[in-house]
Amino acid sequence: MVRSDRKRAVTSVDVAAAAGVSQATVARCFTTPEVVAPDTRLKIEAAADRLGYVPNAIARSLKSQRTNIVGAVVPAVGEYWQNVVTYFSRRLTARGRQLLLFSFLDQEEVNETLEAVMQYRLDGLILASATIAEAQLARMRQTGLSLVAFNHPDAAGIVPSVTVDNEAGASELARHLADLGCTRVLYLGGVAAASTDRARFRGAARTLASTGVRCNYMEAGAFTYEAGYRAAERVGSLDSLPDAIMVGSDEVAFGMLDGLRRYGLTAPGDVLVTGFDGLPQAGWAGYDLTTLVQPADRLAEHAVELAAGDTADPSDAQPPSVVVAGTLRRGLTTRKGDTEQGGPGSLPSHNGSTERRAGQ
Amino acid sequence: MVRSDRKRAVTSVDVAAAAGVSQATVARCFTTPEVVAPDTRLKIEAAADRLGYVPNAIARSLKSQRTNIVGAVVPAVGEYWQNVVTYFSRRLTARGRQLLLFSFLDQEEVNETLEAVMQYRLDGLILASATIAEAQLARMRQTGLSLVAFNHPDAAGIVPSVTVDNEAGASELARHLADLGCTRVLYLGGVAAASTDRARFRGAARTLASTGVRCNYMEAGAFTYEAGYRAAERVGSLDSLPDAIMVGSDEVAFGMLDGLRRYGLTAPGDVLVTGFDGLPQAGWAGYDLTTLVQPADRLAEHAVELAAGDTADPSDAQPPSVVVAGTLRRGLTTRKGDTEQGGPGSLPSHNGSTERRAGQ
DNA sequence: CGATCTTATGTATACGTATTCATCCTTGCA
DNA sequence: TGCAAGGATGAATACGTATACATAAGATCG
Repeated sequence: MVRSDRKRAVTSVDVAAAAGVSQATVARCFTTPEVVAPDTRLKIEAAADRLGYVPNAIARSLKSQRTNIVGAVVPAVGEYWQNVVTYFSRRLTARGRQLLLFSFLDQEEVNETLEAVMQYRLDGLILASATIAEAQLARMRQTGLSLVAFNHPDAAGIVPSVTVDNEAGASELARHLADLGCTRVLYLGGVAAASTDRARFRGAARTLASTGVRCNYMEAGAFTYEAGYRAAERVGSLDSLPDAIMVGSDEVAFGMLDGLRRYGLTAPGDVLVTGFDGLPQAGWAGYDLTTLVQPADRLAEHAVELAAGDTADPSDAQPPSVVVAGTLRRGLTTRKGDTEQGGPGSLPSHNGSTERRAGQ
Repeated sequence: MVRSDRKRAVTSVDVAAAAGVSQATVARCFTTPEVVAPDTRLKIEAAADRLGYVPNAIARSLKSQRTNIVGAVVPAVGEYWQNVVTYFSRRLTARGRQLLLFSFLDQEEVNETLEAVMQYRLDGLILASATIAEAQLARMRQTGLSLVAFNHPDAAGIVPSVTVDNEAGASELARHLADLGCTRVLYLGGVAAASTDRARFRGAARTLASTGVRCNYMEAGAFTYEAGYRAAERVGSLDSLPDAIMVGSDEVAFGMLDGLRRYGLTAPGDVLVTGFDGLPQAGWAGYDLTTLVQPADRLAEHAVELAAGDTADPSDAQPPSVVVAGTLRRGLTTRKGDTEQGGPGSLPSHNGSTERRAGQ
């Protein structure tokens, strides 16, 4: 048997030969079809089809200096980020772009990874919640790729940035609690060093202070369920329970709710609880959490626009900084009057929005 | 001011000139450093550093015919898939590969997307739960990229495949229920047309039948929380409640648990409930679901190995088909003896495994 | 000490496409 | 009829790198 295994790939030259035209015309036929004569186009398309020709995006990118690929550097864990990645992917696909994804566990991985990323000459790069050395940032901008900081308020001013209005969102939650008559509020942050965490606490403390309410800060140690669950122990052993616990993220809030139950404490009966992010699970009847919903799709759209938009002008003096407002979701966990969760007949959720979802 | 904005990118030729060597030696210095003399290497590295040289992976790929990029086509929604994507990313990064991600909502998008994907000459492609036309599959294999079907048992035999042992897993869950004395079991599938769904039901029904237990099938309509929540209505309006409900996926099971609560029904008091997948949330105290844990990291590792492994031999007569066994997680939802969920002092979870998690 | 082998480097080319420039043909208009 | 303008196509080149081949200089060995 002849070893014809390694059949050379079909190129535009082959198609040109088969169609009786030049390679240049074949190339035009796939990039700017309007400049090639209709009958010629048909001939070429027929030949391409017959030979099974697939344009080579690598070669195209090399020549045109555009890869049509946008990268995203995203934390490897956390429900919130998994959500956001999905939106990135969808938005980019809608624009005919591809998504190169990097998950990182530790910040140190980021810098290594970035070295590898830079070799791919991406059109844009979305940095989600990652701390990059400023020197490296500068180096990256020089290469002409458009950087976007996602959910990393600190980066605004240095790099184009997209983020939800953390401070205003926390403020809105705080006002909601104040309206319900809370006078002693505990803020449970994830990681105090995170800029989002600080912004949220700032918004909460400011608004509460303006109504004469004191707001203490406690750190969970991570933005995870487990951290919230463990933090509940510390809350449970406090001398006196606060009226409300504002938690810095939904996932931590879930852990807090479950953790509190170990001590026989439930929301909203014994203490009010709020979250932040607006994860899909916040709408699940099991939690039905009051939270600030981040418009994840809109945030992703903005990030993609900045990273892959055709208005690429990296020489902008003022890096555009997009801040989008979130919306308050009033759930069971701050509903005064109810005492016990999940009683028979208590109709939760029905959050109205009809979400399309695909099969597994 | 001089418009020196568009500074040409620095190439290996520039580095060669600066270091006083040929371009070929610079290239060798970055691909096979061991063949270049130590002092020469130092000169080159110094020059590259000084000029800020970054190798161009696009050009490299064009010449070497390897992109070092592996693609993954994954459903856009579902907690399970978001999890799996994270593992793909991590495993690939560990191997020095990049991940090109495609999320799809509808199966139709897949075929369009695939056209675009094929242009990028990926080294491998992981098809997660997507139904591809066989003709297209064949065309894709011809191009020399290694395809892997992930969690799509039907594809085994046609394409290298990686999947959890759905049938054995469901069987194990069924035996667990039988051991607890269940005699009337309802199986709530997601989408009856899905091959995973059928395999799981088959495993459950077979094992239950062998112990003389009848197992009815009900379809939720989607692998989503909402579908499970709505299915609970149908369960609640049954003439008589089954002893146990085997749900085809954790996410659907969460919806079922929350939905049942509307009717004052809880697990394990009124009915036992099991899931499938082993999502992180199954371990959360709020649900503490009995389920079959898919070894997602191991599955991802196998998929990556097949898609990006250096043992690329696409001419294999027998496409390797990896089936990995899951492990049973016994949660509160099948714990006989307990009547009410979340009572004070009931210590849930403690699932032992110490998971590392990063900050937000 | 010359012949052979090894090692390090330079030369030249190819990867597959986009694009500039030139060329040819068609058409419109005076 | 002649000439300019426009439209379609071909020829040639460049994108930045990897690699086969050739070559020069040491190293090894009889």
